[in-house]
Amino acid sequence: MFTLHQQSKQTKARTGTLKTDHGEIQTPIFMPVGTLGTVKAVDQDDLLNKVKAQIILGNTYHLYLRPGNEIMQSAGGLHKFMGWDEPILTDSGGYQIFSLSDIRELKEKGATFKSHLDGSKHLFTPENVVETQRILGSDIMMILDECPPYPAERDYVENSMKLTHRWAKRGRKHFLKTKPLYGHNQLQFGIVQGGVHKDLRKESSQYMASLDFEGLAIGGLSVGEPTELMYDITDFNTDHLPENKPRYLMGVGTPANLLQNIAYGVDMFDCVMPTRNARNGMIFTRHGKVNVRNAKWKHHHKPFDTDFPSELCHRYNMSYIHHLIKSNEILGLELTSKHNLTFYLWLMQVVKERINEGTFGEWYQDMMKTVDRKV
RNA sequence: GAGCCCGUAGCUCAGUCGGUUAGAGCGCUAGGUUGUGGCCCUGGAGGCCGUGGGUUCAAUUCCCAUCGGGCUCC
Repeated sequence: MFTLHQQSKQTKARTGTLKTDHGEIQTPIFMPVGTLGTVKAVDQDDLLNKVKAQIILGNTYHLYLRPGNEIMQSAGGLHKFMGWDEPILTDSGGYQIFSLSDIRELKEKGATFKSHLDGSKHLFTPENVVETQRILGSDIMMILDECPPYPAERDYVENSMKLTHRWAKRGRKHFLKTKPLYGHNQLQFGIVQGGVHKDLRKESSQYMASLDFEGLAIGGLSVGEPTELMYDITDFNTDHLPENKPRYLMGVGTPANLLQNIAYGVDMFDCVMPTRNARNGMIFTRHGKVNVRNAKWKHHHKPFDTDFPSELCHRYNMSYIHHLIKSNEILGLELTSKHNLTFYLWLMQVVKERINEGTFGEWYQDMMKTVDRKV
C-alpha cells in the first residue's frame, strides 16, 4: 500500500507512493482541508486540474452533524456526494470536540459533546466514528483521539495519551471487523500523542505501531507550542515510527514548517492555513509571504509573478487582487485560496524532485528562509 | 422677516447639570491566523469640538455675534 522510493542522504526526507482505490498519492504531500465536503472557495475541477491536489480532507464531526449520516449514505458516500473521485482522508472529529464544542465530557466509552449548530448532545466513540467514516467512505479514516492543549500538565497529557491508546485499540478492532460500504477499500491511521514529552512520544509511537494501522499520524502538535519545540518533537517522533508506513503530521503548517518536517521524515500534511489565510488576504509565494491588504499593492498594476502557474499570478494585477480582498469580494477569496493551494502543491512537487535527485538537503534550508520572509 | 433645531475623527453620530489625556461604529493603517463555524482577533494613526469674542481658576459644554445646513410660521 505504501512504497518508499527515495531517501534523502543529508536528511530524513523521503519520497513514496501511497495507493488507494481512488488513486495514488505521491509523498511528501499536502492535503487541502475540505471540512464540510468543500475546500472553501475552490471547486472540485479547479482543485484537481489547477491546484493539482492529490487528496483532500473531510471532517467526520462536521459532516456527521450536517448533512448527517442518513443523507451521506443515501448519496453513496462523500466521493459521490461532492463529485470528487480522487482520494479523501477524513479526520475523526476528535480535534473538533476539543476545539469547537463548549460542553464536552470525556468518559472511557467516548466523548460527549454539544453540537455547535443547535446545541444537541452527541456521543462519539472509537467504534461509531469508524461506522461514520465507513458511511463517508473516505479512503483514509482517522481514529478517535484526544488532543490535549498546550501547555498542559504532564499527568494530564499522559492520562490523555493512555485513553487515546485504549480508544485506538477499540477503533482498530472495530475497523477490522467491519467492511467498506461502497466497494472500495479503506485505510485506517492511528494517531500518536504524548504532547511535548519525548518518553511519552516514544511510548505512544510504539503502541500505535503495534496495532498495525496502514499509516500513523503525529497528533497533538501545532497547538500553540513554540515552532522550535514542534520541530524537536517531530524529529524525535519520526525516529520511533516504522519506516514502511506513511507518516502524517496533523494540522501543520506554514510552507517553512512543511519543509523542515519533511526533512525530519514526515510524508503527509494538512492545514487550514493556506485557505484561511487566503481569505484574510495573505498569500504564500516562492518569494515569501504577501499581505495583499497592504496599501503598497493599491497602485501595483501588474501581476505578482507571471512565471508562477496560478491565475492570481499570471492573469491578474495585484492592484485588482488588493481591491477584491479589501472589498471582501467572493472572487478575491477564490483567487487567493486557489493560489495558496497551488503554491503548497507546487512546493511539494519541487520537494519530491529534489529528494529524488538527491539535492533536497542542500536546498531546503535556504528555501525555508525565503518562503518565510515578508514581501 | 420671525422662531426653533443642528454644526464634535475621512463618514455616521455619542458625550458635556462647566473639571484628568474628548469617545464609538465604519473607514484608513499595520500585525495575527497551524487535524476551519469565510468576512475574525489585536494594535496604531487620525480632532484649533464651524469661526470670532465674552463670563470663569477652568469653556466642546454657559452667553453674544457671525458663518454654514435644516425645519416651521408670516
